[in-house]
Amino acid sequence: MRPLFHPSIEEITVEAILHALADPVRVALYAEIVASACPRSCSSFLGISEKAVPKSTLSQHFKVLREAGLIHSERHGVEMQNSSRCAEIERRFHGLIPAILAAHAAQQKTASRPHAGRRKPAARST
Amino acid sequence: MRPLFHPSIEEITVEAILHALADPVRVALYAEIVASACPRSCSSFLGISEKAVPKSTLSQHFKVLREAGLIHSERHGVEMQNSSRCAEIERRFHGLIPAILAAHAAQQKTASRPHAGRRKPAARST
DNA sequence: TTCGCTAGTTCGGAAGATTCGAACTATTGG
DNA sequence: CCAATAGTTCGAATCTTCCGAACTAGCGAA
Repeated sequence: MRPLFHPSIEEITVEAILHALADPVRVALYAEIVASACPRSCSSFLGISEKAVPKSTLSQHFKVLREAGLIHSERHGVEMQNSSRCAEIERRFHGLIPAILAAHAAQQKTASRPHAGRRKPAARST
Repeated sequence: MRPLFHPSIEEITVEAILHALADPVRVALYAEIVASACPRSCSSFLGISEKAVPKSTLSQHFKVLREAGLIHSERHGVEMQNSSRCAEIERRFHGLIPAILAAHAAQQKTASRPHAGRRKPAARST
């Protein structure tokens, strides 16, 4: 088990942030962590998606969020405490995270209406 | 040559937008298009990056931007006119695009300083 | 200490996405 | 019709992502 890598604030790139949050499971994870007052363990998210996310996949998702600089993870005993680094990011990329989370929340609202609803960007190839 | 697909405004997802803009070449393309008053052809971007982007790759990048709903492309004679759809997106995802472009611009500034500068998210694995 | 349990990580292969040169299509001018 | 220009599509090499299986680490009980 390698030690956890956290990029310093200057190493964080917009590119990595967007990549990390361009995945439906990861935004959901991140939105939950940001919304939580206290740190959250990984396993508390096993049922985050409609279709259960396997824990190896969840572990990879956390790694992506961590290495993008979005979250801070710390081992506490047997479990992990994940907290958001959004205050730091806010200082460097003002307004980025709130805008993404707001857009995501707005989309969730429309997607839950029965007539609308689209998850995947596109799949036309005929 | 298939007809160009453009998602309707309701079909546009945050996920697809973030994925599209999570690539350094594509944000650069998009930032230029947004900044331009008039539509831009694809070939005007052949030298957008430090290392010249081949036109087949450029074509794919434009396809990604188009299918994410970020740009509108129209054939005019032999060339393509690409314009941004940011007014539409602004209506649906208020503040998202400006925040991303601002963050990107802020990063470009720090990256051009000689001592700082980081392109890739990470490559540690030892 | 050793066993068992819980929480996460790593490995490895299958499936999917990206890149880019070569070959193609479409439009225009001579 | 021919050549030139602007983009697209194909296909193969390469990189990523997903997830089951095997692993490691911490902790409490016997």
